[in-house]
Amino acid sequence: MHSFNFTLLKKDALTQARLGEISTRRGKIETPIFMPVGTLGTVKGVLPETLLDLGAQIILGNTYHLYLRPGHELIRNLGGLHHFMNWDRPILTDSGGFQVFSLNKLRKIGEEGVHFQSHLDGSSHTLTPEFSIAIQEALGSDIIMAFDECIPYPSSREYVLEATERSTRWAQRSRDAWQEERGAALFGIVQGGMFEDLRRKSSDDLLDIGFEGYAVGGLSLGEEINLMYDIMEFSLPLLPEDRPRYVMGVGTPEDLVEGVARGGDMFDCVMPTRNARNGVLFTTFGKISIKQNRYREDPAPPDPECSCYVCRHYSRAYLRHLFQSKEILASVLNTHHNLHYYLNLMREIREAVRQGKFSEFKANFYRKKSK
RNA sequence: GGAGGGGUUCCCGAGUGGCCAAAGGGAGCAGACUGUAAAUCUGCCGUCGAAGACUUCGGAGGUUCGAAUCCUCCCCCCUCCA
Repeated sequence: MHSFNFTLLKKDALTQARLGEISTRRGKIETPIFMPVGTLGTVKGVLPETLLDLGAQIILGNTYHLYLRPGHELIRNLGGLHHFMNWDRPILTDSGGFQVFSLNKLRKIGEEGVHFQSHLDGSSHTLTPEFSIAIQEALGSDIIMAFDECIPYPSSREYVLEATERSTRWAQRSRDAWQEERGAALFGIVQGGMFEDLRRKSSDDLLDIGFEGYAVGGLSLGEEINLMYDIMEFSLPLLPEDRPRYVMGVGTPEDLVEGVARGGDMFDCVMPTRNARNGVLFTTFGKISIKQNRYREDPAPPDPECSCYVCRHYSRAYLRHLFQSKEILASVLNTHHNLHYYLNLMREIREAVRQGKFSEFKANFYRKKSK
């Protein structure tokens, strides 16, 4: 039962940009795609129905967080994550590998797996590749990520080598634990820090194991932006052309455009949703901080070129007022706009690649930003 | 009329001789945020400025080397009794 498939529809002539389509048991996904992050079984502040309206085709869930609360068994017993949260499109679950990084003070890495102290109540837990896969399968994830370690930056070459090789062993164990017949796809994650040879080694080893798709992990961790672009540029072409390539945790609108130009198909990031809650809106002309005093009496919509619900109905002055007043609707409206911006950006990117005008689109994208 | 309490930097509120341009909170302003420990966090927040200087704690005097802090008078607010 092989319900997962990737079809490469078009390759850009001047860049590495690709147009493709992923088939999953829960429907198709057009690539390049941006996947909103819904860590705890909700994209914060957005109704699933609204996500559909915004054009979201796939969202993320998180193994570590859902395991801790409410528990993967509970979710399985209640019909799986899709039913639980009322989202019937594809869900990709992160394996907990990012929490190895972000909860660095609360965890201990061993060969077997990672020991965590829950950030909720301090209780002890151990995540292994096998357990991470089991949790993701219990959740009913459509795209399961191998359990890895997102390696901090900067790290010594020695440590990156050690961690990358361990992640490769974990990838093999994830592959062994994965039950293909259940219908979910499994992606491997390339590590290797900022070292090209280690990235290459990691890719080669993962290709030997064999996955339905490949991710480039360990990016946007504070490194120079151009270094990140260089690593993407080096790492993405190492991956098979006939499999989706997922750039994990990236990024800003600029990062998405640059990522697509370097061959990325899938992206996810908390930026549009988190920044929305923190008062930052992404627009055609760059980002704006809606809490700034300059918008106090500004009757203009956040982005004059945006057609989203928020921009059609509300002024910057109103959004500033809601934010300053700490109203819940501020988060809702800001998130709505930002997700619209991100998803629309990807829509435009796909259309540009389809028409063979990606470079033109990219130039125009930057021209407007600098206005 | 009598008894008591109090007036502190935008607001609330600590401070009762030097370590005070004055705790803390709020508001305000600015910034950060990239596989979500995040509706979070950081910085600024009397004036000019690099250091430093200058003006502040209801008002006016006074004591003291030194006062938001002690004394005198005045103004205002609150509570209780008549």
